[in-house]
Amino acid sequence: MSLTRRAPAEQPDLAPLEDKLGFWLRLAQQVSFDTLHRMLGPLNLTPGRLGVLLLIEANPDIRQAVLAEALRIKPSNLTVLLAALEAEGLIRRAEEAGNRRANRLRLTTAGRALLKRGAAAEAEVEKELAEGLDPAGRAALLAALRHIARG
Amino acid sequence: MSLTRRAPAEQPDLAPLEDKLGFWLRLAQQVSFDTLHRMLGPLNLTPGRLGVLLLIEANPDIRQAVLAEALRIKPSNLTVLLAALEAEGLIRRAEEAGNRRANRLRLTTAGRALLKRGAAAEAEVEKELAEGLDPAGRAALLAALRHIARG
DNA sequence: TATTGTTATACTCTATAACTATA
DNA sequence: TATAGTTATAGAGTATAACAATA
Repeated sequence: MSLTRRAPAEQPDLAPLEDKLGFWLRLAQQVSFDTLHRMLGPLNLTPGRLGVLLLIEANPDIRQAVLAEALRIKPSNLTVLLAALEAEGLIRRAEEAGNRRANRLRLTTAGRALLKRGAAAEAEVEKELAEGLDPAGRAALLAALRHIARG
Repeated sequence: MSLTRRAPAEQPDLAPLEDKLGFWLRLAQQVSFDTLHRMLGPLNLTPGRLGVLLLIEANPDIRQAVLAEALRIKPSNLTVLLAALEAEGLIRRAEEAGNRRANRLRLTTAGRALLKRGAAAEAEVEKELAEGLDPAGRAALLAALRHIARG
């Protein structure tokens, strides 16, 4: 054993955080976002942008307010996301027939193509996050998260 | 049944998000932060500030770099948190004997008193988050989150 | 030269309020 | 008056780089 004591190897007592859902939710979510950004970044996608594309594909002609609520983001923030996606030619906003206030959203062909690649990247992320969890464990985790999120 | 069709009750297809760990991690963490801020706010605490107090109490004379790593925040951001906590008389920073670069952290009496109230509030939050989960389910959730966070 | 902490700054995600235009 | 969307702005939380003081 060494008697040198530079870098005293300090291993603090982490007990106060060990059983805190709040702490581990924060860390797990950070890993999730980091992984998503790493895998989606090369496609010029973010978690938010991918969510928009996913839900528009599943809900053609969805309205912005409905989409924002489904994604659990504010309409004002969705506006910014959509403006960029439209400028990049990935989605189209069309006035609703008979109600010129409302916008109906659709993917373009380019949007559909990019979504395909984004969804594949996202599937990799999900695999990476759940690595080491058996299907039952993963399902239980999802159920618990949904319960906490009141979803 | 009514034939009126204002507010068309649109219920979009949420299937693409339903089984995504990334999505539900984000929502659960948001609920966690919201709840923490709601319960800690009246004490002028935040999740980050409470974490600092908790770990200093468990580790008297801990160094900033060690504390930052334990909390998984950057030293530069910890500096800001600590400056405020010290200005409010909740902690003290003392130069390490024999190494005037390093700071050793301690709670003041006021800090200990506030921590007591903060910890109680935090315990309520944990109860609220885990409400409806049996102890085994909560333990499994914690283990899964820790696994994802690689902690 | 390396370590400890600090400062300044920037970026992302989120939230609120005030506004336009339609209805 | 109420609704759909937009704009501007602000606040957390997080990250990086350059720096001062000390070792």
